[in-house]
Amino acid sequence: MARTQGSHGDITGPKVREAALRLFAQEGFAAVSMRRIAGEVGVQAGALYLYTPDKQTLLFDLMREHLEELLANWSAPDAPPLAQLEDFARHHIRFHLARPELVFIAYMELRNLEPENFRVIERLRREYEDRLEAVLKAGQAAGEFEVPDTKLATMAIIAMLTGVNTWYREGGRLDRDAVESIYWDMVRKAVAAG
Amino acid sequence: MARTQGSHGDITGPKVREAALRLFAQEGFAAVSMRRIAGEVGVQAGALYLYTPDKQTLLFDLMREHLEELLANWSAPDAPPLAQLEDFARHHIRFHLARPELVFIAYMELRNLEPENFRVIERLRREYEDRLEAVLKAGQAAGEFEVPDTKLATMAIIAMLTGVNTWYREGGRLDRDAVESIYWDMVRKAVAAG
DNA sequence: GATTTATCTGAACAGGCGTTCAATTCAACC
DNA sequence: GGTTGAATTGAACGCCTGTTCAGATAAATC
Repeated sequence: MARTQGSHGDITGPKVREAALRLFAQEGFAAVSMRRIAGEVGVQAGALYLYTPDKQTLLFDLMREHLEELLANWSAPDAPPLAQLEDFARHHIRFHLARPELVFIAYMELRNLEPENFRVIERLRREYEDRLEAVLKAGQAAGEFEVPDTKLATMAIIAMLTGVNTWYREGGRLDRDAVESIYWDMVRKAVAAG
Repeated sequence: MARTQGSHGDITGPKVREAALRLFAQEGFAAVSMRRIAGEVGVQAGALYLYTPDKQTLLFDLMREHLEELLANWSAPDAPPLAQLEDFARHHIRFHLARPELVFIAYMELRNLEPENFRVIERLRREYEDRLEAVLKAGQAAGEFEVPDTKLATMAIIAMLTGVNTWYREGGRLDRDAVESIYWDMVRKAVAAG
């Protein structure tokens, strides 16, 4: 037996990516075998290698594309620092709530990246942090924010906002807009003067 | 060959725990084999089973003991809500910075717990969250805090504080006390009225 | 209808996995 | 000095791992 009826590369390709995404997020990169992924897609393990050179690249591509999209999704608008910060906070929450699996993987599977791939991902993440820090620095310079340390505040804000993903569930007590507003309010106050 | 010179159960036991802790934190539970752990300890894989019934229990015990210690380490002092909150924030940062590996494992390896073990850990974590939420509720009732949602604020604060572990490195720009104070300041402002 | 080409199978490779257990060794006790 | 018992080895169990590849199949092209 070989090629079964209705098999198409342009369908199987995305299916491989989606199965890897779901399984890596649920059980972790190291715990998921290529045979499991193949099973989800409906092919034998060997067929996966038509769509990825190896398992590591499957993980790396998911993370790289995720972070590139994150960066493409936000750059500081031409506005006062406070408005820039609000824009950042709301975009961050919205973006992260929309793709919980990718967020989880990009966060949890760093140690399973080979050194070279790790450096690439780290650079992208660092770039995102720098964008927020630039906003905080601008606000500090303008006297609108009062943060003793912009780098530290950057990390604290990102950790707080990303933390939404650990508890938010669709159809829960609060909808996304409400969560967004409440978190923005806490961020605003945390960096406010006084 | 068998028992080598100078072998002692009361030494090997802790060494197994420490090796597992270090390796699980560095490379992840699923990526570390019993043979690797045994190699770090300096015994053969079979000897590990004198100190743990299986690999799963090795992980579970690390997490359970960590969370039990966390709970034992803090209960709300007899003081006004603001002082209670400061006490919480400072204890949380201090406790977490002191054991980064356990924190990392308790956070990252939840999905590698068997269902029954998972429930135990979840319950302990929930208890910790509830203690913070009680403080926020008290402060809200006293009109000292202004939080639109105490559960959400609980999660936001814990995420923010635990986030310290992702970037803090010993001997860096800021010492622990400075970090503690800066984070407490952000927490204080985030829940403040106004 | 024949040929080409993309797609996939199924077996194989060499190695690693968690766990068990009889056999062995060494330290402590009588 | 002989006996006991805890500590450990090393081999074995059955199974799973990522990856490769010759061969088979079905769709697309001519």
